[in-house]
Amino acid sequence: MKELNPLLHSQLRLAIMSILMNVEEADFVYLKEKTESTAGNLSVQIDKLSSAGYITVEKGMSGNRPRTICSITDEGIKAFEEYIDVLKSYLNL
Amino acid sequence: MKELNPLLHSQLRLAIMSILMNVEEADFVYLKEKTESTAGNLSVQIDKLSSAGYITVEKGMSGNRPRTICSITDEGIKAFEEYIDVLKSYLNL
DNA sequence: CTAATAAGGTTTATAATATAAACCAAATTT
DNA sequence: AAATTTGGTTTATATTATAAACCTTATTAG
Repeated sequence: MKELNPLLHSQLRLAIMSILMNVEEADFVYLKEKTESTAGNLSVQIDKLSSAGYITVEKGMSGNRPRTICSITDEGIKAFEEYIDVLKSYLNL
Repeated sequence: MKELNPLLHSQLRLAIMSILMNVEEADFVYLKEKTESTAGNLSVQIDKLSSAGYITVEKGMSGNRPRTICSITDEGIKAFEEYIDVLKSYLNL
């Protein structure tokens, strides 16, 4: 049995990746609403995905308020797809 | 986004359940080999699945050696299938 | 015979993870 | 000008997973 990438095998990180797979880019607030997570948790998990090179994070300003925009990288897409493949072998889908 | 049953969202427990979905029953040694886990880890995770009512565990003797036989319950099957459904919504499969 | 090794586990300790709580700075509202 | 909101980050805590140590009975080797 192949290993399930532990970086993706986490509910919140998987949710983030799932959203970013479908959306080109998403900001912090949007991700927070969609995933119904706390800001702290989201912040931490975004950092981890970013450190792994699975997403890019741009911190800028929208008007006078901070704005954090995330999008998935090619590496992230690849990792996500591999994760799905391994998972399929567990679930026999 | 629905919650992923945390009891199933664990690599080793998922592997155990996946095996038991396909096999009617399996003993400790078989599960250990198939999952390539350590005995301690396997023992703990089997207990958790058993406490949750997802599997039944019969501890008996095979000749003069102990033998632990596991099989999935109806509740376990249901939980596993629900888990898959939720997961599908994450992965859009 | 008895010392060592193996089989089949369980219990306990540790490392990793996820989550929540507390906090911060700037802007807005009262 | 005090209180609240927005958009976060950092730190502390609780949970989880994992590994290491241990136990009991059997078997094998010397």
